[in-house]
Amino acid sequence: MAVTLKDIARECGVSYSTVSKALKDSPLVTQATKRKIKEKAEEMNYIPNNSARSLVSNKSHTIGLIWPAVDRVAVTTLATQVNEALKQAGYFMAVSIDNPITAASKFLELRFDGVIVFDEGESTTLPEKITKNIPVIAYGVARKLPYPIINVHHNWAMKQAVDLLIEKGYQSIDYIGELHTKDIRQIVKKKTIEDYCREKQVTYRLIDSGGLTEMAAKQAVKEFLKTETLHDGIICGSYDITMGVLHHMDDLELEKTIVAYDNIKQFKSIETPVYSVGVSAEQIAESLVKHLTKNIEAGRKNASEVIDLFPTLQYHDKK
Amino acid sequence: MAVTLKDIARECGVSYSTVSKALKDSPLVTQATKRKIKEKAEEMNYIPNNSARSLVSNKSHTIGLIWPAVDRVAVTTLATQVNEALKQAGYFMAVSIDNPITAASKFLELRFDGVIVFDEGESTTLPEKITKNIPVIAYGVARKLPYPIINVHHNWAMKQAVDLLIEKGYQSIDYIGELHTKDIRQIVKKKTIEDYCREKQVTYRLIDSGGLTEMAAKQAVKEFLKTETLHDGIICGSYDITMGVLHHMDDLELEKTIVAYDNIKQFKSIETPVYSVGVSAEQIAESLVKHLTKNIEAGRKNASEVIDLFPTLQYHDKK
DNA sequence: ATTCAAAATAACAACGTTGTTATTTTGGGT
DNA sequence: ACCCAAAATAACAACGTTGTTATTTTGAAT
Repeated sequence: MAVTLKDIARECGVSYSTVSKALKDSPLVTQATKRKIKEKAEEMNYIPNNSARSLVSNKSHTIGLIWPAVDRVAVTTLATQVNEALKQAGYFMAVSIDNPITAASKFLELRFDGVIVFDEGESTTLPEKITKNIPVIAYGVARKLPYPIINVHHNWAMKQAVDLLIEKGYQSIDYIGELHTKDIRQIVKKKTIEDYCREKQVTYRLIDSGGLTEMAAKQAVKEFLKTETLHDGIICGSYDITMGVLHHMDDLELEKTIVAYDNIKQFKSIETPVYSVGVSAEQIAESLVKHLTKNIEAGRKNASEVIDLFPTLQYHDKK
Repeated sequence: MAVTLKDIARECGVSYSTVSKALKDSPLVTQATKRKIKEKAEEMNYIPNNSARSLVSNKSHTIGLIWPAVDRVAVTTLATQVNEALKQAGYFMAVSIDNPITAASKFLELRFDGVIVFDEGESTTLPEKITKNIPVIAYGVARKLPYPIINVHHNWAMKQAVDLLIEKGYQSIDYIGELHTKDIRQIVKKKTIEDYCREKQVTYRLIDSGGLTEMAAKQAVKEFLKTETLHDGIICGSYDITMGVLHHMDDLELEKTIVAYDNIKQFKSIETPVYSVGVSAEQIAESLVKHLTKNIEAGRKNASEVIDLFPTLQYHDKK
């Protein structure tokens, strides 16, 4: 059905190997015939057959992204950035929202060049049977895996936040974040606050935002304020939580300092001045793609490795 | 590098064509050898090469989903349902969040069996150059395209809502939804309310929710209530808007009737009794997959066609 | 005009499958 | 023991490419 090299060859009165060379601009073909062939190919709407190419070259120029929890809004931006970074590196990104083993197996059958996993913990671990056969890189929270994982150092981020508040002279800190969750990122943040504040001998309180949405945080803070009052040094677990908290702040309360975890451009448009610590989606994407493509090109086997990404502290003030 | 049929054949001392047949349970191979071959294949961790298969069979058993606006949370559930429905039908779903033309072109090169497009209007139209070569189906709002599109009949849904309120005896209706937007779904809903209320000689007001989120709606209604009061017959543009509106309702206000657009399971857990009109993601997914696979199997050319899905009205009362 | 190297093009094998055709093996009937 | 059909297996062509090798064409030097 589809147009092949042979069809073009017949039309142009040349051999199909010449067409193959012409279309990839080989110096072995004369300019004149190249032009003729390219024109004909365009005219006939030739679409290269990746299966055939892949069969001989062992390359598909396609990377599979395993993203079983599409609904996690937080990583949507990351997915977009990864797509861009991969395109830049000459790869096409195909996403599967299926369960990780099914997805990876199919990627293997399709002979994709590599796999990126949005790691959600145990349930997303890929078996060695698979990872022995294709370069893999994960994005998640540091843990031992038979392939590399990119880890945003939440621990370090929270320490930065605490240090900043201490430096500013606050002796009591309020952490507002999701406390009851299985999401390991949230657990790490909470745990770090506890441990580090104790270490630095700063008093702290953990306030449950009851979720990661603006609505939930707003509601939670409202309840909290009924009986108590917030300290002046505040750490928020995420951008959305920050927004929820800000609903209860008057412009007057300028003596308060808010440090939020995250690194997204939305901070730029907040009216109230805030600090943020986090790694941007762009940096994460770049790191993922860099490491993966490096391994693909080197034909190197997957190896256990945790690659830490260190958050940067920023101050946002619209004035 | 990877294990091939020939490797297995060598190990088993048979020809590779026998291995091929054995692995697909052909009756042409004796039970004993089949077992031996299958065991060996398992042991050697054989992974079929889809490129080779696709080359000879012209089938990849893979469908591409073009989903350029991943962040649109509303369709996330739909994507999950489509994935399930496709799996049921024997296909693997690969998503691209790239721009539609790039995505479709690559799907074509990869020789996928079909394409589903989450249609967002003009910007997502695929050119005939592409659609002549692969079965396509879109999901979006009714419009003329060179391939079929599944349309949820928002128009009909809103009429149902208005009719219900009229039947209940209300003479004035408030519609709370996104009024200033380019999202054609929202525009259709608003327009229908206007036209149909006028036709039925019912007075109505359009209240701008200022967005599709719960927060926005809550805020908007709060503003509105400062100067005016809501009528007893209320139509909400979506589930989230409904949630925003409900924040301002006391359990006392039982004489009010709310009809919300949408069809998602979350309605089941709302405390206040509400009506909903909408088509469930499951139904949409089923319809998309049914039409697409039908066309794939029939080897039929894409044709311009609008397939309407009619919303169902439901009453939700936790008691 | 003839020769010969260089340039251009053609031919071919290979990639890993599938499905068809050809060959070998098996064992029941004599 | 021998023949023959049926059953089992092997061989092979084809799918659409790429890269290597073989052949033809070109045109400059004689």
